[in-house]
Amino acid sequence: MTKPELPKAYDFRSTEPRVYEMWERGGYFRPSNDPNKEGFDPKARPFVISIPPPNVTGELHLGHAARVSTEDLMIRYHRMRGIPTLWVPGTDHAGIATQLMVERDLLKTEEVTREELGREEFVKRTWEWKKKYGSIITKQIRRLGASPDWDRERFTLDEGLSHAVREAFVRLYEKGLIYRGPRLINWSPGLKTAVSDLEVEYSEEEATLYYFKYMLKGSDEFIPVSTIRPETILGDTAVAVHPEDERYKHLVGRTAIVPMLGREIPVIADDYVSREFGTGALKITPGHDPNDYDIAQRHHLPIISVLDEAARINENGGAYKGQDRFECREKLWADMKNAGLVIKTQPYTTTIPRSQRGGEIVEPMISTQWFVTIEPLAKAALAAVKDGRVKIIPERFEKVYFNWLENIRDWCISRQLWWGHRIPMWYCPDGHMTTGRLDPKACGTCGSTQLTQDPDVLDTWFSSGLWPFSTLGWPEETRDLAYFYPTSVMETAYDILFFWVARMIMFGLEFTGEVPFHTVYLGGLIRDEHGRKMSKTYGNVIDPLVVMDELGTDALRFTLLVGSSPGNDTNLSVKRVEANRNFANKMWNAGRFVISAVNSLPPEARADSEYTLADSWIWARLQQLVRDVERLFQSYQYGEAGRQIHEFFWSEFADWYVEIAKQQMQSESTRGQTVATLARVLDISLRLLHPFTPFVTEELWGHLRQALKESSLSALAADWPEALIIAAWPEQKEPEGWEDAKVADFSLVQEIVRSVRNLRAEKNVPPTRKLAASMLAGSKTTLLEEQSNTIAALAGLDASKLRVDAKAGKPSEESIVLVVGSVEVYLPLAGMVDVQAERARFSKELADTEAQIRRLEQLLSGDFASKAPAPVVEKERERLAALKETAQKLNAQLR
RNA sequence: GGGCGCAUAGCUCAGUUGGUUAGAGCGUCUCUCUUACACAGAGAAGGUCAGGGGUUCGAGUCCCUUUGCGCCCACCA
Repeated sequence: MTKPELPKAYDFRSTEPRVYEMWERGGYFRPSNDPNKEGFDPKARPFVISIPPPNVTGELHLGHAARVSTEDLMIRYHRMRGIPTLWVPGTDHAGIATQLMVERDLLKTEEVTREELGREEFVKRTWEWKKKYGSIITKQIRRLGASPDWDRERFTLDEGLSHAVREAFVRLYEKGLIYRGPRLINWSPGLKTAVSDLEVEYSEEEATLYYFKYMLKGSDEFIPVSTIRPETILGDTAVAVHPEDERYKHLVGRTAIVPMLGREIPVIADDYVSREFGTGALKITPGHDPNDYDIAQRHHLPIISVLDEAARINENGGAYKGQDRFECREKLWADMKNAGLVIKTQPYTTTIPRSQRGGEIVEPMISTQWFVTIEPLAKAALAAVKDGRVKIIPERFEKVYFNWLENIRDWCISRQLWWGHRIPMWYCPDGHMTTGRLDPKACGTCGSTQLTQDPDVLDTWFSSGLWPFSTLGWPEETRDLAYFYPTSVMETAYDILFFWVARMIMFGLEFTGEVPFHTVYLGGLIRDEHGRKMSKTYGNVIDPLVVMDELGTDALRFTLLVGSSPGNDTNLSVKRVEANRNFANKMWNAGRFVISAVNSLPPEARADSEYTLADSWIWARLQQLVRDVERLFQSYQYGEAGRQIHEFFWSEFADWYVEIAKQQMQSESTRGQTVATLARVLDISLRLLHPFTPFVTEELWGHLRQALKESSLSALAADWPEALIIAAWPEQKEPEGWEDAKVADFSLVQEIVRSVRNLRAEKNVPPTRKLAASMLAGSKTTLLEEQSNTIAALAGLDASKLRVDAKAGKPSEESIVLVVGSVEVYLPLAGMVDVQAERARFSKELADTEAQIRRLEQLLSGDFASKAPAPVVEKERERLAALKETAQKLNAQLR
């Protein structure tokens, strides 16, 4: 029977889509225990992740790829462990981002602004946009090999989630935790909306500090004052000095004159003012500065707003009305200069608040907005982490979380946008407010039917905050909610700890009475190979789609998952992805070798012989690996786990065991057992690797399974399911007694092989030249006799001329001698022996060995022997004994 | 002004209950197209684990400190 040959190089391009389709068709992404289906077992605890929903109109970037890879790894691992697993996918409507994108497109294609289009039409167009482009991101997530339950995909603006948002708002409002009122908020003049504190970013910038005179009424006296924003002078309602300041103390209570406007304002005393800074006097602009606002509250000062929604001067700015804030800054300053009010200007570095989205300078402004009273929510969220109901990994972020929640301020949730959840509040002509779970028909206070809904929408994060439970059906008491909530792990990047994670915990506790997840796993950011942030202006952006096209998804995933640790940023270079593409190819070829070994097995072959040394060794190593991987997974150290599997597969299985297997397969007596071992080790390796590199492992495993089923070793695959994605995770087995001895014996074989190879390289002996050799092996004689074929094959020796003796003299001919532990290897290399060089080599080795002996003897004679644990001491004693033996052999050679 | 992280081979990074000879990938040098793989194999060079101090029989790992980078939070005009 001829079997189709597998291609020499792993063809990820054809494999990935085919395998993904197979998974989806097989329904493997759906939870194995579904509360909506027959046979549901409510006692089987599920493992649940809600995906951090990407922007519905977004394009996949490496951040997504890192998140999705990590989550998929967790999901696949738990699924393989037989745990009912649910990963809820979905997208976020991303208010500002999406609205801006559609606005930009409308302007470009139709030369129309959203205002010209009108609200209703604009929202309609945005929905059309969403329908057209909204599936791009989810398709890209599929390309990453993600295995969420697509049947449960949600969108933050879909009907169910809108229902949840409405419920949440109404509940908070009824509880008195949502209020509306004029407050000083951060205003984005470019976007013409309020933004929350979190959406403001501060950057160190060069600015100018303007010094000027605040003239006092009815005199030539003045108070010198400085400001960074002269245009806010127009809104000043006081000049403040420190109450103890001798320079100005006597002026408190006098009246100052606002430059150019002539408005009269008081001079007040407040100890907020720092005597040391600037002139020691402070202008108070409560309408455009948070500190001044607080001072104004204390002193009952009027609040004057001088800017309109586009940050132009409004009617309170007198002659400057209509000017842009920066234009006014110049003009006003020029006018003040002419009026003799200017003292000086000086360059000044300060932190400038900018809009996270638009980048323009944000203005503090008085504006009527909706707020969430955050303190009670924050307290509960704080407690949940403090008492361990929610665990944050890495732990250090708990401190950051505490610090933020302890100093949190009310959350401004209204946005002057059109794309989002409209605030469910209606006003009658008399200004009464009415809300409800259903749209009200009449005013709840006066019965008026002339209701208009609040034009604002809610902050996008308001709906994202409900994500872990709204996606499961909340506020309805669905079966999904009952079974899958609270979720297990929230996996996301640390940069949205406040934006999202903290708010989910607050909302989860408030609305469901439970934490939304037990564990928060915070990953790092992806940077370029030198640790720089990726940005289009630098031109250092790596597009994950391009990387997947060129090197394969598994290579990208393995790179993102291995070589970094939780909470730390990852520097990604294409070089590393290439190396991992090579690893996928390594798996492919090692797998191909095993599969062809299975395929060419004669029908009568049985795996009934004793394990050889190499068989035992690879098993011992594999069992050790399984245990280590399990331990590492339990502590979220996926990167280290991946590294160890990589090392095992490549450096031990492929480099050593496969090579030895080639020898063992030549003897009919060991052939069956060797092929069986190859197949079983490959099987377990593929299972361990599957969460990291799902495609190549699934593909190979399918071929392996097929081959085994058709071979005389079909029993090995008897209980394998139809796909690796649902195959059982390898179990840890307790170490068996023989392992250590076998591993040590095998190490000796490796050492001998390495020494010979080393010598061959040094002496430039061509690989084709098989050398004769004899080994003086002492107590290792039996072992080495058994291993002589293996050693010969791996070291390039002539097996028929390889002698192993317990004790014998040197061979008569001229030889090179290698001392490997207690074994001497003689290689007759007539004509190539340089007596001087050989002696030098021995001398050096002897010196090294003796140095180690001295060090160990010193160690063992000190407190170490009595204070260190017995096994550690024993190990060193054994090493010392071995070293002494080696030294003795070397000495003999030098005589 | 607070808080946190990082500093290990030329480059990018692993190294989590402290165990004595510190690893990987890439890069460099030598050899080899050996019937799984040249996206490979074999071999080699390369590190006072930022500096200092301490705890310990033993420190890359724990504690203190200095220096240099990075990040987060914060209302000084």
